[in-house]
Amino acid sequence: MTPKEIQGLKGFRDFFPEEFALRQHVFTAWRRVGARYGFAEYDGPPLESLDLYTKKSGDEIVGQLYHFVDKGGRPVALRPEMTPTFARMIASRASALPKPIRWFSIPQLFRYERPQRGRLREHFQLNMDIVGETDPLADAEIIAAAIDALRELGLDHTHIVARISDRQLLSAILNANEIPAAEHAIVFGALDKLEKEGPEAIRVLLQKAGLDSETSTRLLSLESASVEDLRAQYSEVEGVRVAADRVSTVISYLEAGGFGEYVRFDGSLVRGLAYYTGTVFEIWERSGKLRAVCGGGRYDDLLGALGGVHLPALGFGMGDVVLCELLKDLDLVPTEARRVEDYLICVTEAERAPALELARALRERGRRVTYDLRFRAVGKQLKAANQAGAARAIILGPDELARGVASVRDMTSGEVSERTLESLRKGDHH
RNA sequence: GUGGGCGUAGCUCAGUUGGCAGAGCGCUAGGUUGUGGUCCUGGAGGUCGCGGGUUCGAGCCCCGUCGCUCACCCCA
Repeated sequence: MTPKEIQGLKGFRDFFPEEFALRQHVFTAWRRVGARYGFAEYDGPPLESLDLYTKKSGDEIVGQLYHFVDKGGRPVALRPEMTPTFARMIASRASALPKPIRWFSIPQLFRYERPQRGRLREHFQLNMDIVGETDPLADAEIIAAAIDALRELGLDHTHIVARISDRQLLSAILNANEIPAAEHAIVFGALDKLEKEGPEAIRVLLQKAGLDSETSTRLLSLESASVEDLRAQYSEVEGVRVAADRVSTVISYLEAGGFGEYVRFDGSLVRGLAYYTGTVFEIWERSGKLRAVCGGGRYDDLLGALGGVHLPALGFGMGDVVLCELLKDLDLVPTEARRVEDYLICVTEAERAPALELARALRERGRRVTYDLRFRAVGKQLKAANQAGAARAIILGPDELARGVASVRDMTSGEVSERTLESLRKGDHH
């Protein structure tokens, strides 16, 4: 506010205790799910050689990198995504790691672009990946983990839905409609906007791309078509059959695993990143007001391109910004946990030494203990105890001390009882 | 990169035709010295984003600028 103050950078966040608590809430939920699916956590450096992103990765990212030349003259960049680092790490130990590799990470990622709702210049993202397995069960497993990462935070099938498709399915359908390969990217781009802008706007885009009205109608029907519809419609096209079989296998595994209400086939789904080779999916809040909360898919060629090891892989990224917006909208942010259990109060300064001794004993037992850092009237100390959210106040005065006891006030009920110092120290019958 | 909206206390915001800078919440200190929450009283805290212009006088009008925000582009 004051111009003399140095403000935080645009698009970067300060985490005040309240916000940090939410962040921790999300991270610990993600870690629980990662552990539950047998994934190991890893991390890499937030600063990487610029080459890692410019050489082989998708060109889209490069224009939005935070990059500079370091003091040694090396071009470096803050990581905009985790996959290149992941690929390098996998490649360096590829032959030593038992497959399939199941790893997850919660990196902070950086991108230089204009901030807006649900998108900043920095965010944290849960990345989960499986390497070394082509079976569709791996695809179902990674999608299930993504859904559970959200369920763990209180979201259920009434809030979210996973849209699932297959990159090759859409390619095969475009080929079957005799759309030249050069036009695919444009058509992908148009279909990507379908959810947001509605069929009429997309029809205009498709026809601008040179598609006739019949073909446009067929493509627009993808959004509502079932896998069976497509299999019937393109029964003579092998590419469609193979991809359709794969998608329905993935979905049937998810249904068997109890995720049926969370998943929906959506043939019009397109993921922006070009490196996906098979299953693609996105998880959306049902109303569609926010952007996707999670996206991922299979990228069987990417590790070869980036790291030189030819291993099939798949994974997803789930950002914290949109997710936290969603949790707030749905009132799923937990209230602050009790910070303090015991608040120690001295009636006179003479009780300080025994109070410190008691504090130490209680803290040794893992209790959260605090007290006034300067001597004040008992009323003030109780006020402070209340403000600190203490569960109980332990009052030490000359009278009690002479008898080896303390007055313990339950801050919720207001009830006061006497406890011996010995039992407080040991934590007996509480 | 393009276009809209908004900048007044830590937060949410009032501020009339241009005439002494405000409220609520929060913070803090008291309400006679061994018992919190409620209540009462006081206090701190603002170059009205910044710079220029118009005017006797600008939070208010004009110009510029910076910041925030939403959308587009693109994408996570």
